[in-house]
Amino acid sequence: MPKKSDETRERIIDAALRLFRDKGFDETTMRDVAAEAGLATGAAYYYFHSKEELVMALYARTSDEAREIVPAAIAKSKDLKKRLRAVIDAKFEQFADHRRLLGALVRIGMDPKHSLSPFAKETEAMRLESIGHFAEALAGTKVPKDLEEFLPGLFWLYDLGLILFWIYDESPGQRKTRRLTDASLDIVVRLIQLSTLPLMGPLRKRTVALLNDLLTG
Amino acid sequence: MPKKSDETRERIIDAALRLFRDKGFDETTMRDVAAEAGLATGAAYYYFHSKEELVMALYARTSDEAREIVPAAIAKSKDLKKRLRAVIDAKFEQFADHRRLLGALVRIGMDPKHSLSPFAKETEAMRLESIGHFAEALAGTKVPKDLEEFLPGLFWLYDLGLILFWIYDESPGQRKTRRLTDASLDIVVRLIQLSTLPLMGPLRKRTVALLNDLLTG
DNA sequence: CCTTATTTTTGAACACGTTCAAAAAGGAGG
DNA sequence: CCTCCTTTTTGAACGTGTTCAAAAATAAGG
Repeated sequence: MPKKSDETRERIIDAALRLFRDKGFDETTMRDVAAEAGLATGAAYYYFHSKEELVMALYARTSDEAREIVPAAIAKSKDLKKRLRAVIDAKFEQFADHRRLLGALVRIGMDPKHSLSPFAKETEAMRLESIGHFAEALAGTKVPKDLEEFLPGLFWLYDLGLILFWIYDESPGQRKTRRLTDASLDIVVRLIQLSTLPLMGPLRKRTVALLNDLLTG
Repeated sequence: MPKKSDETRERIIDAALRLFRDKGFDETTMRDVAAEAGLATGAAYYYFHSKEELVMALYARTSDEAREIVPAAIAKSKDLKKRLRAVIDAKFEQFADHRRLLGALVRIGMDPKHSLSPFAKETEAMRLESIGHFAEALAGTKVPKDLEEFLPGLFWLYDLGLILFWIYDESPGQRKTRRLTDASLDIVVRLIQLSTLPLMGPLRKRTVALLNDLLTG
């Protein structure tokens, strides 16, 4: 029994994403979106509080999709780098059709107070799920105990950085992002391996202390 | 011979910064700014192309100021960490009164195509000057040859990250940012020292290769 | 069915960034 | 002082995100 209102909601999202993709976010007006969905201007605001929230609807959709796709992709390999790569690539592929659109989220996305920020309370569920994917990719890898609890979150942050780079990467086929991902992931994985060496002890301790400090208070 | 129009320009900037500081960026309208400067609404647009450009005017002012302040602050010590800290602290102090205001720049600041982005062609002069300050702080420090040319730019990026954190840091007196700066700078400096070890050779080579790759093509 | 409460839809109105044609002010040359 | 040109100022108008009171559609109870 799909409620009528849910249908309308979906119709608005579809209309919006279609227009955003074809004309761009800034060039699409809320009047356009409502008209495309066969509604009056104000109707869209009954379902979404803002224009950006329509972009967040896309984000939420991909989050649902990821729940199915990502675990399977991770399980294909036992190699850490490949497992992490699977998580990262899944996101890229999901957003591929809407790369530029995400720029609209970036505009507000830095402010943790804003409800649509990736750091906001309101987006915590999606955030934890993404972090969980990285935790799953890391499962079974030998890692210094004290660093262990922070790694999934750090990888999530790292992925966020890659996506940010990607959004503004205008090289053909975004091949710069591909190269950045390849090389940086290699470096990061090596760093983790090196971090077990006694020589790295002090550095690791300081890093862990900093993370603890920032996250607790 | 201060031209009349230059005076008006300054009057508008002063009015804007005063209002931005007292009421906030979003809460201040261009009509407010023009009125405060004793002008009609449209006049401000004769001098500035957008509301954000007024914030950039602040940025430009501090950039001029930094040219005087920073070199002196650096020269006070021969210790790398202290020298870097001087550059970083100078920026924090300069922006102290307008911390929240910079959030307005962040909203557009990620898009390298946008003329007000820290990565844009239009802001290259200011960017190179900031990078130069870090180069000066690094002068005289023993550093792996292949890494040398990239370090100033990397520190500039690192500083940008600290400032981003600071903008949204609502802890009392922004003490979290203080702690992040202390600890992360310590870590970074240690990393640079460690990077000379033979063990770190491969890691360093890969990092340098990545940077070369991204910057050239 | 009719009445009443709830959900959904409407379209006008508002605020604000921005644009622009026209007016005013300023300046240079005579 | 007048003329012509440039710089500056004006304020109305436009577009767009958003709000809101009122209307319409829907649901619930009798």
